[in-house]
Amino acid sequence: MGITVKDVAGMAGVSTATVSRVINNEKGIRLSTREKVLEAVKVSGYRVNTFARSLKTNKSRTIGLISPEIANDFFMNIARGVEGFLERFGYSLIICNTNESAKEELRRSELLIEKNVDGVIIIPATKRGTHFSLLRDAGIPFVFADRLTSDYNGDAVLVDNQKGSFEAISWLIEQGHSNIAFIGGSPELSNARERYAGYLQALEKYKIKKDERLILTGNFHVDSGYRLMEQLVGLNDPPEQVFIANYFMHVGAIKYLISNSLEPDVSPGIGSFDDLELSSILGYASVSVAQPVEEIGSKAAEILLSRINGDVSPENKILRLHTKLRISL
Amino acid sequence: MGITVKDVAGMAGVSTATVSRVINNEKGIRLSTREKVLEAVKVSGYRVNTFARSLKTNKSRTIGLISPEIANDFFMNIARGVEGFLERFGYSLIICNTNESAKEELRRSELLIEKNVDGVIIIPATKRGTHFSLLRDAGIPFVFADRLTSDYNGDAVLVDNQKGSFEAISWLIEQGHSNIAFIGGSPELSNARERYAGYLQALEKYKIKKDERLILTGNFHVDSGYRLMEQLVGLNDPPEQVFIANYFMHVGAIKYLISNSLEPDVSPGIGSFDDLELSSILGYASVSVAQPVEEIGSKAAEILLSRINGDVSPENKILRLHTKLRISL
DNA sequence: TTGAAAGCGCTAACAA
DNA sequence: TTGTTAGCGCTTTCAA
Repeated sequence: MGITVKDVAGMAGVSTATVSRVINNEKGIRLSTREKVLEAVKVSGYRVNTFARSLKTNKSRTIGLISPEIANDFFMNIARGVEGFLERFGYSLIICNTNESAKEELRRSELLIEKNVDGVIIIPATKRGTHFSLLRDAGIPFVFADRLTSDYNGDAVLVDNQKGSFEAISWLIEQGHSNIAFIGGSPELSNARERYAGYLQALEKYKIKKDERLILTGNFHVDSGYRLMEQLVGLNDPPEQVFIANYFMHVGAIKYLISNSLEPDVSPGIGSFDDLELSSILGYASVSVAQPVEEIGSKAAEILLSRINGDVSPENKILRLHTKLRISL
Repeated sequence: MGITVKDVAGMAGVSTATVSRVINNEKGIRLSTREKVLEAVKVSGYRVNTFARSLKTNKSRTIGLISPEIANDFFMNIARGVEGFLERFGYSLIICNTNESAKEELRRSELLIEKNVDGVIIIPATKRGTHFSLLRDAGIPFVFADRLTSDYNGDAVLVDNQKGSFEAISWLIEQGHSNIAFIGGSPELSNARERYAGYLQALEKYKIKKDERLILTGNFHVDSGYRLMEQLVGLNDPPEQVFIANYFMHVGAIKYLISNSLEPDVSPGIGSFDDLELSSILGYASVSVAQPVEEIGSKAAEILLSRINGDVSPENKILRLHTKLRISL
């Protein structure tokens, strides 16, 4: 705490302006001068004061991540992608946990504005997103990841949810199943809706008429998966196969099956969005839709960075990443 | 972008100093004045410029978290505790992923210093910690969480690892088992060492002599648990029980057992550090040691905050949180 | 290619 | 109880 450009300038026998230029790698400086300054920087152990720099430049080289939950592998793999990408550019990542609450999303947005982040990546918790206009008004660019809000749009990086579940369901049908249930998340969430749409699309393509009793909707959590699987198994004529639209629901479903000693030979077979290895090892899951999770983050970061660096093209950049079908035999 | 204390002062007909006082909730201001200012703040939509504030105060109200991995439930539950605690005080959290590399720990420390964080919480990746002297030299307080480095000390929040595994092993012994294997992590990590010490302590107390063939050391990852369980089961006389010292190793071990159709009646029973619900549902695990994970984070944050707020007592504050024994029947 | 100097928006010492 | 004012350390015109 203490060495400033002034000190360095004094040591190198130049002006503070020159020191600043050298530090920021500007060109148009005599090599010998640059070396003198660099030497002084080294000797003195000088470090820029980012507060002062930011006060001038109005850039913090910090970006925010708003996530519905931070103790969650899926979201944090996105975060990993973001961090890995940004770190190379000297950016750091402020992570905010909203506990799936729109109110918290608002609070955290305010916090991030106050912190002068240069941009924000948002994994929205609900379909509402108007409160993010706060960021827009503050001139802070943001990119949605994984999901869209339905009342607000902007740049986004998503996976092709509909195609993913369409492919999985189609595969199940081609294996000879026609009795396929669907355990999905809240239609509040765009990805939940899209995965459901893929299910319907496959049924339609193969002329299978949908059976409302086999279509269950909960939320993307373990408990919900547990209960819905219970409900499904409790039917008079349980389905041959169930497609579970989310990792945590899948965990819950398996938990139910095991707790109730429903071995794979008597339980419905399972297809799923996201891969739950234990499920296929145990013999329940036969097909899953794998998402490029980290890439969601890194691509979102890339788009965000382009916005930060002045890309003002008005149309929304929406990137749909491809999923991969995984068959376990 | 634009409204400053000066603008607000103008609107309210007071000086910038007064505005500053009101904003910072200082006392000794006439109520009517305060109201005038607050009104002007509201009307104008003023927001403090944290860059300017920080330049003056030298405080960023930001703290860093250095974690070996960010897509990891355990570490992120710690982060959750940290974020939840700090957020109430207007602090935000910069998260850094070191990929379990000491070199990255150094780089991230530098980044955080540059960002002028007020403090850092560190989950160290290895036993080496001398590179954190960088933080100390920069006058930035830090607190270790979950683990200690062995060549460097400081404030820390840990769980009572030794006591935890001691209790679990003791319980197994009291159930009549004397043939208990141990699958543990690298002695690089303090928590791995302590958990092993608890194992030994229990054997000693019950006068069971240790069998080197039953003591296997790997690292705290899924693959390692898989391989070590394989190794154990491959012995001529496999043990009745195995104590697995970490969640991910437990996952790997179960994966091995299931893949190889070793049902609970033929496989060793399992005790573990951390709870893997599926394992007890499947009938493998009978006892586990539960850690107060989020509390590790919140307590670490609390200590850090006290340091930031000027607590300079020289002795290291080391907090050991209690684990809980969980029996599954 | 370099230097002088203004000023980013805020806080805090000092004065009133 | 409030105001005046001097910086915090940096970047960036403008001039040389």
